[in-house]
Amino acid sequence: MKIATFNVNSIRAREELTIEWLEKKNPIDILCLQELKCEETKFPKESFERLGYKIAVNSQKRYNGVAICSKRGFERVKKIFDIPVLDEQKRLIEVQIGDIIILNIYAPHGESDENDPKHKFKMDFYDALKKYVSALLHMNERVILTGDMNVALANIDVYDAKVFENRVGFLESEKQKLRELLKIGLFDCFREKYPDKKAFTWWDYRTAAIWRDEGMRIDYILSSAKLLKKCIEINVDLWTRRRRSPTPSDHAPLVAEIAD
DNA sequence: ATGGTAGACGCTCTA
Repeated sequence: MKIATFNVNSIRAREELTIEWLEKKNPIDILCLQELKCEETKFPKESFERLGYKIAVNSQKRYNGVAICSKRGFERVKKIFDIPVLDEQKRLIEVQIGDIIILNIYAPHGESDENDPKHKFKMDFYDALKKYVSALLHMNERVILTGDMNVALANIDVYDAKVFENRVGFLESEKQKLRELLKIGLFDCFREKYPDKKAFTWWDYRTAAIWRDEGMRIDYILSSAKLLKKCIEINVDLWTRRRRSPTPSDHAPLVAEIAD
């Protein structure tokens, strides 16, 4: 089973590119999308349905928005988590596919200024997420958490640790929150598989950073211990990113193969 | 010198 996570930076702007990518690749069974930037009703469902996907969307106008597209169907779609900081914006969606729980997340971006309310929102979001996922892991042995976590964990996860010092996504407080999430029983599949490999999932548009590979690894496929053992391969796919036309997202998809 | 691009929306915010 192939599972991918992709921050598309507007599904409407990236519909053509995403569909072309899906057609070109060996079948992606489960595609987790973030930053749809459109209302639920405006998600181009038909294009994905034509490729055999069933779609679950939790989204809002202009900002945020997540979706899960599955060739294997799904049940138990969850969009409301009854935790105010997680429900305030459309950043989470969960489904069950067979005996696996998939939780797809677009974590808040935050700000480099730790006094900014957006930083607090990010910290609170992570605290609430840890609490929720902790309970989820107690009830299920097979959990996959995918998405844009907006945090790079270590020096190897940014092109230059000096450059990223005190920058959003690389603050000590942010790394701490993501590490805490991993401590409750989630594993960073990419880093577990490739302890020394440098591979990024996001490059700044503004500096055309993709052409110098000056990026950050902020998108993840995290799994419970049981599923980590079944992770056969995991890699960043640059096909949608290293191009000028059609305009790419600032992120690239991360794709994992999990043994059935 | 506090830049630069991209997207949605509508005269600006978010990333």
